[in-house]
Amino acid sequence: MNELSRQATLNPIHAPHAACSQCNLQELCLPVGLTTAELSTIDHLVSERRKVARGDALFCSGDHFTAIYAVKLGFFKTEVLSEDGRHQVTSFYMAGEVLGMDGISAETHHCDAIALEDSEVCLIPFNQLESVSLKVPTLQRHLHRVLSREIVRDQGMMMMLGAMRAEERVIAFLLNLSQRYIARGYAAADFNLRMTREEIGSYLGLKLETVSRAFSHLQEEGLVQVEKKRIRLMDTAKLKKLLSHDDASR
Amino acid sequence: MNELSRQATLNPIHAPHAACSQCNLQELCLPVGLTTAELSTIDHLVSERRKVARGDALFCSGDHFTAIYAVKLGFFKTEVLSEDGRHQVTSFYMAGEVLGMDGISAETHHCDAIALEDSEVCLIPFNQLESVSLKVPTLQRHLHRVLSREIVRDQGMMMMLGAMRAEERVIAFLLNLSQRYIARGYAAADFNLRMTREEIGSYLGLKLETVSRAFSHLQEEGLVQVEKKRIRLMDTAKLKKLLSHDDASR
DNA sequence: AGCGCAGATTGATAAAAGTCAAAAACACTG
DNA sequence: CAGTGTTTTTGACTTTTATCAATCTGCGCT
Repeated sequence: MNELSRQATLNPIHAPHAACSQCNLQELCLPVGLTTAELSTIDHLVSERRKVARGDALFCSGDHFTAIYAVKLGFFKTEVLSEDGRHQVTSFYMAGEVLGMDGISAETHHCDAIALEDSEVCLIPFNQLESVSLKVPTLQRHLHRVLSREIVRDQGMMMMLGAMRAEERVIAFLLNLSQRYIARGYAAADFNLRMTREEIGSYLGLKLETVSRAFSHLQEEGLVQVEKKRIRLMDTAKLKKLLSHDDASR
Repeated sequence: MNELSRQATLNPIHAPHAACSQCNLQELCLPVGLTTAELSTIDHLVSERRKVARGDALFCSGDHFTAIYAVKLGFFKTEVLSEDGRHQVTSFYMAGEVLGMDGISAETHHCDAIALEDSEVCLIPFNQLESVSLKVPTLQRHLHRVLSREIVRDQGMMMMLGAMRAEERVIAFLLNLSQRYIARGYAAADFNLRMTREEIGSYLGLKLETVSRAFSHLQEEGLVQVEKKRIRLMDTAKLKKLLSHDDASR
């Protein structure tokens, strides 16, 4: 499938170096809620931006871990692969989200991060982040929160994979995307998917056909409009209800 | 099911206060690989031990987060519950493992932690841990590793839930337990399960009957001996092979 | 000791999702 | 702008797992 994805050719962007203190993603990204003074400390930390072309890898499983990355622009997926050929999409990341934290534990990445569209990330060298954290307690705390948020998120995901049926997973996926678009100030109910049905399926533990059928069915019910990658949620309330009180048996 | 589980009646153990520097779980727990000097700093940090009786909760979803916990003795499960009745076991923790880190992000726990046998934990107040981390960079680094390890672990779990069939999940579960017992110096291939079939099923995204059938089938194949809660792995190599190169389709 | 009950096993059957296949829609390339 | 390969949809059929139900086991309790 994606075996073409070569390592991103290094593309540092030197010129404007848009500082964290100027960035409109501030309140979604690592430096949530720092004071102006603290922010300027971070400006030195986030030294480099990097472009990643669609299909290219930001990092690969086995790569030595040196930095975490804040998505400035674009869209990523991460996938893990076990010794055998099996692989699974574990997350999608959009602008303002931070990825690469799986690498901290063993100083080696445990998944591949692939750009699903031409993207740009801010590179945060982890050693430096740790040393600055020692001097800026607020930053340390934020780092811990970001790490913990990832844990909570993964647990929600496990819940979904273990306890929901196919159509529910698809609904949960769409509502989650919608939520995240809202946080970025985009339309809540009308967006374009950046990933294929196969990638959605992999993420949700389903086959692409099952995802497709779920979309078709939700459309028949008038709950969403699906037109290839364009998704419109027609009745968010009802969708939420389908999620929350469906038979609760499993 | 477990609605009986009341909050653990607080049971601080004041008397001997076995220090981290004396603890035989050191190299499994938070302070992995600290120097003697650093260890003694931590001895002050881990101020309190607490007993949790079988069936009691160490913490509950919604509880205010104040500390993370190192299991000194015993066995825990954590489970998340969504708004509707659905709940799912997200992890099991044995001696030397650290739990509660889900609470950092929002200063509120997102799951229940229930003791599966009479247990004892070391309580590590998180505020203090953070301040000491500011002074002991090695500790900061370890904390980050522990957090990241949890992320990696969860991703492996997502992989399992999304990409493996029932019997494979059960095999992976048993091999994982075995691994962890080895790390603690116990017999690799002969152990007692601390949880019910239902809890295993919940963890693996399966029904208890399916777990039971998987056990029976593996026994027929001569790969494991199952006698209620007693498990003996008869052919670890073959079990591993079943995991690794099974059809790899999904 | 005997009772009651939670936990486990097993079987028969139903439901959900996967597999295989074909065709349509689309996107990218030369 | 034609042509090729990828992505999506849909249908028919199979496999896997859940569901329902009956029975068995062993443990804790009085």
